[in-house]
Amino acid sequence: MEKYSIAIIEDHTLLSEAIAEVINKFDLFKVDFLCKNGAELIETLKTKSAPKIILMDVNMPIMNGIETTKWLSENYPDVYVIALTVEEDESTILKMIRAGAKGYLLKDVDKKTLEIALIKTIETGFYHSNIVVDVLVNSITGKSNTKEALKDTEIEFLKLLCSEMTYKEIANKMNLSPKTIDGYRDNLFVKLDVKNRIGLVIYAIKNKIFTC
Amino acid sequence: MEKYSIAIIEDHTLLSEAIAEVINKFDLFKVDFLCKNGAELIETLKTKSAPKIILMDVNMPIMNGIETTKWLSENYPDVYVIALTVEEDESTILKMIRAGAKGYLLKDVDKKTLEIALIKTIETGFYHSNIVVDVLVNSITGKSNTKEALKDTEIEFLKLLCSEMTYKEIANKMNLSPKTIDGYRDNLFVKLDVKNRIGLVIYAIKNKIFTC
DNA sequence: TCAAAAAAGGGTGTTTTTCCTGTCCTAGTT
DNA sequence: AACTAGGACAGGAAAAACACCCTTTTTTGA
Repeated sequence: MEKYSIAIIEDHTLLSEAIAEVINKFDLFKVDFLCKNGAELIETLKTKSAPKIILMDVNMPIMNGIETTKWLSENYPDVYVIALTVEEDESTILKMIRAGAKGYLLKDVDKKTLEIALIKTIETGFYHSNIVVDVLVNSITGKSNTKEALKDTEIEFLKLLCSEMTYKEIANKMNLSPKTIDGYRDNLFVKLDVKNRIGLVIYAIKNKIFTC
Repeated sequence: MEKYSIAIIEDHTLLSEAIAEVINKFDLFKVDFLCKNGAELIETLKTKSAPKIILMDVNMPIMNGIETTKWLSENYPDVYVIALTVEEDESTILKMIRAGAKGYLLKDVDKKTLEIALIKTIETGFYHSNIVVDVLVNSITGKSNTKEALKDTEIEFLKLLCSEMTYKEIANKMNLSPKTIDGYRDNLFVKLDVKNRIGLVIYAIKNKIFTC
């Protein structure tokens, strides 16, 4: 019987190579190829046929897991994307699910669980560990949703805040009037319940909008 | 011929299991046991004999890589500790080396490099990737050494900077005049080569003086 | 297609931060 | 006793950040 093909998208070479070895020992699966980021995946798919399942890291340089998953949902809707990552914060999980991930596994699962997840995904179309279910439940019961309301410009703005630029310089870089920037800031003060720029910077770092 | 025994200390189960598979394919090495953190390692060493090499993650709950390495240097000085981690910031690398690590590998190495590192460590007693050498050279040529020279009050001050307090409030909390605080700040601007409070905050977080 | 909402920009005043220069005191040196 | 270095602190000015309230332009969706 033909084994199901799998691709691993993960920037840490050793980890992806090692996981590949593990998967190749499973009866039903074999690893087809590895990529270091989303851009590389897109390149690869020009010459190779798509795998059945893609194991996707979330934090990658160049093109991260969320963007890549979104791209796959549009261009290869039949491919099952399973997130495999250390990020267990609510917003990351929600973003991946929204982007179209069919599963979400933390890197501290064991081999057996990984195999079960792969099999369930083939059989039923999805597999989610308990953490994810928790988050989803919280999310609809309204608890702690918050952050989701941030717009793209606000995200961009928050990133620029985490530098030594003044507001005037940031306005310049974003091609907006300093006054508009003032508005962005004041909105975020209210929305995120902080009092000054330092609060915004800490928020951005805490929520991985900006990574040091 | 007897293979060299290796232990892996790493909190992400899948990763340690996967790396174990990789290592078990190497001619000269076999994995003896896995632990999820330093405390578990200490427990394990009460009943099992020490391995030749320990691959050590740095970020772990309960007892992290640095503490664990320090403990090993004192209690099992013959064991080679190799750090295997994603942290590539100067201070972490220096801390691990000081704690007694004989090697420092980033998780994006490939299998071949891992094998070479293990062999070199057995043969010569150490193996360091290029990044580490860079950091060490910088460290003695004086460049970017910086942080080491920070005084206790400065550390304390940097921590307080990472809050929404004004300088006046910080001065109050430190029982010093706001003008003294001004001096602290201006000194740090020069010493750390940054232009404003945001720069100090980013520095503090980057160097783990303040953790979000 | 037109009204409502959202985004962008503006005016003005206060507070905080940043950047100077310079004094006083203490401790260690010679 | 004079000399030096560094920490604590001050005054004052200029720049940036923050606050509040208001207008114009763009988008949107009913």
